Amino acid sequence: MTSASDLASLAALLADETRAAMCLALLDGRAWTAGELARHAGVAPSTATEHLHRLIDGGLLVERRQGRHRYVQLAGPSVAHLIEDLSAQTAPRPVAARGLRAVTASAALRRGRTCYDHLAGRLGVAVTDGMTRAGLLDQSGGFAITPAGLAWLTGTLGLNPQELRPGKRPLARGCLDWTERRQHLAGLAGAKLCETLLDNGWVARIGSGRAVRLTPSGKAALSDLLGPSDID
Amino acid sequence: MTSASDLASLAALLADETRAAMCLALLDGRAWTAGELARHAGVAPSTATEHLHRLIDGGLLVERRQGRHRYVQLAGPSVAHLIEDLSAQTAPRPVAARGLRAVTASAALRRGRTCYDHLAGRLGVAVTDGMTRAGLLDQSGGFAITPAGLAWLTGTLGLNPQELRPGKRPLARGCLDWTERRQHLAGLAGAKLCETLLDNGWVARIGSGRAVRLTPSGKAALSDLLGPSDID
DNA sequence: GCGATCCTTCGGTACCGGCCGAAAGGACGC
DNA sequence: GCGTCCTTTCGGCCGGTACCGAAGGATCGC
Repeated sequence: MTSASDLASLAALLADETRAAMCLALLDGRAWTAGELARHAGVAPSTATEHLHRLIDGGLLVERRQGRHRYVQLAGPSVAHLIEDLSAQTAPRPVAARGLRAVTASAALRRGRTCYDHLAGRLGVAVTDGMTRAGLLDQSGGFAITPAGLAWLTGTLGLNPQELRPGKRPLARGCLDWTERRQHLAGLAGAKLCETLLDNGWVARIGSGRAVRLTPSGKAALSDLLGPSDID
Repeated sequence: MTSASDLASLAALLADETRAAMCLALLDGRAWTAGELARHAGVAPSTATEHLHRLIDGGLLVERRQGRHRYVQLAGPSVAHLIEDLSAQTAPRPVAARGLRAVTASAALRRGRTCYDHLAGRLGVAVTDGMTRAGLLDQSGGFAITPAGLAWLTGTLGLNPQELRPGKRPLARGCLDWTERRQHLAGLAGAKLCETLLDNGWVARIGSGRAVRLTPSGKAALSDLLGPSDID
């Protein structure tokens, strides 16, 4: 019965605060350099190297060496989902941000952000709810895109039907939002939807982090497509 | 940014082989005594006590003291789901069971077992597939019970509609099977379905563990309800 | 009450693993 | 080639923690 040791090894990868901070940072879906992660986690570069080795050997991260930089990234959506799931399981903590900068930054994150490759925060939940109200998404029997929803994605939004074929990754999945405690749309459809909203300029990134905001044109477009809502 | 330490603390609970073995054993959904878990994990009772303290303080387990026994149990479906998710993420390992007893036991587990409170293994996947073919379950757009599926559960199977109302727990969820690498039905519907199959004598537990088998009457009933299939 | 069983508390030991600094290895730009 | 920047390797320190055995409640059956 050595599956226990497998489970323990996997959990051990996330059981260190420094590695956990790195993985949470990588949840934005982008590739970070080793030095950036070291600074973010507050450890020496040599320490970061060791941690990255373990995370890569354990299959949670993949690396791409480019010149004198080493870029690392989450190994895939399933890893991102795993980390989000674990985060959601942690007890909700009272936000005790100190200072104005920290407060506004955390408020922005709660309002809207990306979660690996799809939308999360109040914005993500609002879009998910809007789609549910419009009959595009079924949350009563589980979590699935309806036939009308598929037509909406490929027709109205103009997504490529070929790219929405569920292969290894399911078309739709609920992802528990750790600020809203509600489900939002993840999976293939969630990723493609987020990509489209960014491409159309309906949602824009704030700074260089995970926070995003709904643009005025996006607000108009979404209330047109999904009906009026209180998305801010 | 102390959410990293929360994540690390949670992961640390599962990052020890002994605690991992305990949690995997508890995945059968039953309550175990501290002594049983100690023997199962191969440690002294005093060591087991310390581990159980940590797991309970961390919210993964709940305890019920009864006489001189202390029964512990997984804290809920979300914890079970978390552990299953982590297990599914570990690399598939070639089964190297030694001895006839171990081989037949592991074959029985692969054939059919309970996963916390629902069916898993080839049996669980076969039932899930049968329901999908019969239009009771939608796996093309995500994972959800269809209206026909809900009618089937409450009508044909005679489940109480009141008990199938999704509250905190979703009605249907896909649970990745770590032997079959396929999704099977979990969530409220999966639990109630499993309960009904056991109550009807269509599925019976083998010995005292997680393994289950389809009875002859169950084979007949399921092929009647879901159409012919290669369930063994 | 008394032994048996189950669990817990408490010391003490050993080991794993995270951390750093110093020095070395590569890659870039000039 | 040469300095600079990013990363890695190595040695050494230190704290946390998993483990056990022995002793001490707690509960049950008789």
